[in-house]
Amino acid sequence: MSEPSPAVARPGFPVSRQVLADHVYEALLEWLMDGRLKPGAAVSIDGMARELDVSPTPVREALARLEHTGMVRRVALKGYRVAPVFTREDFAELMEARLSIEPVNARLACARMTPEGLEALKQAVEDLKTAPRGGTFAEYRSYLEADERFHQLIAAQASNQFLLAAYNTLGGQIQRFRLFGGVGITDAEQAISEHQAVLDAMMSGDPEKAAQKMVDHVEKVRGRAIADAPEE
Amino acid sequence: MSEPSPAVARPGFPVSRQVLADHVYEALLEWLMDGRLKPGAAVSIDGMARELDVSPTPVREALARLEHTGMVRRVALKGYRVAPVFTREDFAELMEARLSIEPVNARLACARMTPEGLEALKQAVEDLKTAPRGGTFAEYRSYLEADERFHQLIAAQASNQFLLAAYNTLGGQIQRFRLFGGVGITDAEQAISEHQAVLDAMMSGDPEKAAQKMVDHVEKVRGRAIADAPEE
DNA sequence: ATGCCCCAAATCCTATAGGAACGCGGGCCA
DNA sequence: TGGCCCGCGTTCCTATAGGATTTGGGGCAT
Repeated sequence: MSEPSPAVARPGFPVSRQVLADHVYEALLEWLMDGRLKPGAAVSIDGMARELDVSPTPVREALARLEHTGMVRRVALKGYRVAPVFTREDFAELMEARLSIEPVNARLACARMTPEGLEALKQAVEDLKTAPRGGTFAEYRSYLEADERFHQLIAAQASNQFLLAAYNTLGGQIQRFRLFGGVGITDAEQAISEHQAVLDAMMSGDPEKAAQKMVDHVEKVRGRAIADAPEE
Repeated sequence: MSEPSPAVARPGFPVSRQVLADHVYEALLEWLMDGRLKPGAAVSIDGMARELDVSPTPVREALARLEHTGMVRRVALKGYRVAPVFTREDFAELMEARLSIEPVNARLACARMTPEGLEALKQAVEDLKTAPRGGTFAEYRSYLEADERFHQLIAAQASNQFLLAAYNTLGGQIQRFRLFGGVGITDAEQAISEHQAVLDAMMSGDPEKAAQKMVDHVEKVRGRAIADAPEE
């Protein structure tokens, strides 16, 4: 609004020309994750356009992509809304889906592990251990990112583009639940040791053991979340 | 181009106002399935807009959604292209993914089957048996639709929105492979009996048996496709 | 007081215009 | 004859404008 050329690409940047829609996508994703866009809230197209200081067209494209991830929902010709809060049933379904997919990924990833992949997994677990775990979002954000990265890496190491795509349809929801369903990080020590167990199984080269440890982890996550019982 | 109001909604239609982007999405999907848009071909945005007699904006939105299904790919700022033909490795990965997901769906669907769902499954198998199976696409199209519907119904009956979403990321690819990877319908009799076996297991109410029959089916599909060995 | 109607603001949706970059072919020069 | 440069067309990308519809509120009649 105030600046004369707000949407112009920064001249000094290397190659990331254009991609205005991509930037909008990233911004909306971050706002969704931050909680700045709360579940159930309306996401007006040109409202977001004004806020981000771009025209509605890139916003429309970004929302069309975002819709397919389940983060926002489109209501015919009434606009977009942020997906509602997870119910207890939603959570149960999500964990059931994770139990169906992630152990398979772990088994395959273990069998097809590369040195680079293993190194990245070690780094993710290390980041989990060293990440700050304060009470505000900004503080435990890196913890959540390391958590998500660990599972994402396993899915990638399974070397199956379709399983990776299938996992990614869950990944965003998992991340979203971590933010809105949970109450901060209350189980870091246990979660870290479970992740470590999965990693150990990976390093030992036993796919069945890796799968079993992953089952353990997801089931215990489910148990702890039900114990916390955030809301309904 | 020639008509004065080309994009106007047909006045007599019941309620399907707007949704121009949805129509574009359906049209592009159909063209992709028909083979009118061949793998590897470029999909120009305003080319499609001219062809469909709409403005580029709805085409852009439809392509953004389509990208997330894997049917088309976006190359930064070079436009969209139809996804390349399946390689043998792609096929192996797709079948591996199906083997990871579909038996789980079958097990859950069996346990949670509703009378309506069972009726729909019976109808799908019936459609499979009665569908024409000629050599042209138009002739075996209804056969393919019934096949896809059978698997889709099982995923839906599993009553897990996330597993359904995960399956749907595969469903389009499966359908696409049926068209471009195969050579018409050469295994109808065997495929029908395998589907019937899954259905029988569902009706008997034995989830483990249903899952096993689904494993059988997918593995045999894989075996027959490898035997056909379309190309590389 | 309550219900109905009309108007206005906001919103979605599509079309059109213009700016920038990439690819390609022809012409020019060594 | 071969290589280089330049101009043209195509395409993507964003902004702006206008038409159509829904939503909310105020005023009026009963």
